Amino acid sequence: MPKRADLSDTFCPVGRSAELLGDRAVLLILRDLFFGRRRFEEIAANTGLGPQIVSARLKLLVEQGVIERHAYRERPPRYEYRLTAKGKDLFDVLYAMRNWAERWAYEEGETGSGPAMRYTHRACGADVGTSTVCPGCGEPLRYGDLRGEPSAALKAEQAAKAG
Amino acid sequence: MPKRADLSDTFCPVGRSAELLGDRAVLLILRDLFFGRRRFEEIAANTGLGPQIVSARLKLLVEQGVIERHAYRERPPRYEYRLTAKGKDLFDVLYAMRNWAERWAYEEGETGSGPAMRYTHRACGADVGTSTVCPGCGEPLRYGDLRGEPSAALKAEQAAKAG
DNA sequence: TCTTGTCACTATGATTATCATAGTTACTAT
DNA sequence: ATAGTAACTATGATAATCATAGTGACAAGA
Repeated sequence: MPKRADLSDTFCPVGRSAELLGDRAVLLILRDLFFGRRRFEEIAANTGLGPQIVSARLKLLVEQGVIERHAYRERPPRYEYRLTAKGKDLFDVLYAMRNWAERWAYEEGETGSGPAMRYTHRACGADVGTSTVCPGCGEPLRYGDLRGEPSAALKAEQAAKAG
Repeated sequence: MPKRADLSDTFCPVGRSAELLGDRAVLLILRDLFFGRRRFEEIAANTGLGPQIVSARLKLLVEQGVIERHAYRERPPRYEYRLTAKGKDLFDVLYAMRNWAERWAYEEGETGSGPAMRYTHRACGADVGTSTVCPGCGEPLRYGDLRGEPSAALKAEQAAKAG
């Protein structure tokens, strides 16, 4: 295919976001970063992406200021990747994607009785379901406010990938 | 490249969403549908996508139950595309993308003085800024609650594309 | 009637991103 | 000396993408 279209100069904000987020690999890597995975091999294993794609996307995300590369050991040099403020602010997007999928992307009973991933509000303990505002205390939900508990099926899948 | 990886059977909800949304063309088409553009040529012109991609993605979105194809004229046969409930429920995702871009994806003053796209809450008239809950009345923002006004720059860009 | 125009697409060909797999570098540990 | 760990880079086959041109079915004007 020819070089993919450049959307970084459009004035439409959804277009600008799509330039970065309209890419499966980017979304999967961001998901992993939000889940606390910071290392190359860990991300590659869990996403199932090949190392050259992980490499290319991490480089892109660093360029875009969404993540930062930190040396966590000097010899031999080893690096990990952390979300910046700009990256953490993508929480709403990923959380909205999660909410939509929980509502529409599973067959009845596919994940057992509950959601694929259950979130509770740290502040008040309420199960937030798939809402953007806590049904318990009414607060808008933000990065860090939630505690996630994967369903048995999801837990098993992740364990299998971590090998 | 080999066939792109299939994420539709993962138990991770972000993965399932990424299967559909991790694609620039899909995001741009959805954006246009949310803006009220329903016709093939209109969408092709505004997104800048080639007709075969528009065609393929509209077919995919119909298959996924996100949009519906309606004949709006019999002879000659002409069709338009409308968001279903499942499609309209993607509003939060696109709106979160817009919010993030407004906060991070523009240079200082690039869009004039305000945002690239200004939204006001129909119910109370308040400018919602980039929040998920109306700063005027406190209500969570949902599909249909907002009135959008593009900046001069965005308006000009869209007019140029409509040609 | 002949030509032009509209609109929703389909067809073709060159280009390039993607995946799978294997290899590299630079160490540490046994 | 050999094996292991971790962060990558290199290679090659394949398929998705873009640009462009073309099609079919009709309407409207000259």
